[in-house]
Amino acid sequence: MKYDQSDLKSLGLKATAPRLRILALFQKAALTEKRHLTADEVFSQLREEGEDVGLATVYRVLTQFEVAGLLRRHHFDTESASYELGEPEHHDHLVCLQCGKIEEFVDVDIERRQQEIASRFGFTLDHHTLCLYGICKECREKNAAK
Amino acid sequence: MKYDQSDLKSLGLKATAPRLRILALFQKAALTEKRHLTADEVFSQLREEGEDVGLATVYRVLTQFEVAGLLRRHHFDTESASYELGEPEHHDHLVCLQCGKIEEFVDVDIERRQQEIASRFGFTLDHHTLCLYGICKECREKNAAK
DNA sequence: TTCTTTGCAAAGCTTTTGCATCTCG
DNA sequence: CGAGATGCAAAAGCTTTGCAAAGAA
Repeated sequence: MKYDQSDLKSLGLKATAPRLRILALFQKAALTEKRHLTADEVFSQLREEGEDVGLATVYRVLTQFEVAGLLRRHHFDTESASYELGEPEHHDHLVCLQCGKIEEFVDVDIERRQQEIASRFGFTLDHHTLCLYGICKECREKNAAK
Repeated sequence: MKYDQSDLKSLGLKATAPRLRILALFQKAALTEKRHLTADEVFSQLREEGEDVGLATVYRVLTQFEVAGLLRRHHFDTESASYELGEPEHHDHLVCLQCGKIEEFVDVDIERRQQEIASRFGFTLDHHTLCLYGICKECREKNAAK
């Protein structure tokens, strides 16, 4: 899936340089290991590219994109929020506590159980956050080598 | 389970007034619907009790208690962290988006699946956070009545 | 006494907001 | 041209830290 100017326009957002740059950043990131970016990471990367954007604009654009459904926001255990390109399919996360690597997964069993639990408590489920924290294989091997 | 002065001492923490007050607050809260308190809520409640503590002390004590395993910290979707009396048994949460009510649950199936998923990705699982968000029955009825 | 703890004030971070200026359409 | 977007600076939370005074053991 590739987003461009027309997608912004159809969302009622003008196709400005900051917005296009930020969208491009996330599309590039989606192809790498590091799909998740914080506001400050976006800001820094834009600055490195020589782009003259303000941090406030980054925050505003990220929020707009999230509302528009283009990006998804996460909090994980950290202080600052991170965003990833919002694909239609929901997924949960597995984070390495040592290197920060993030894997994504979906498990239909867990999804189903969640629905059952919500019903049992009389809740209508809106959404959920599930994040597993551990140490990845590479980090374990690195640790063992020392 | 009831904590007191001796528990603080065995943790290497002196039994001071602020610490005992805060511990008592959480023990009282554990008996109610509202087991989860933010630093500011703790601070306000202490102030209401006429206790002259500083907010910084509240933060320091909460952190010490968390490290000691007396309290457990959560972030949920909000900006500020909340704490609850840390029972030995792990549990996950179900939060009402409208009234803020928090239910707790444990599901062995989900726990097991999480282990399996972590293994599949080569991770050694350390911990996880699972939080379901929805609307509780009471709120739905309240909404329907309007 | 001695080491810990506290309260206050100040500082740190992340995020938001006010406002004059600029720009897309 | 005109509504919307931007950058900067200031402000607004939440949380941490420095430090002198107070307190526990």
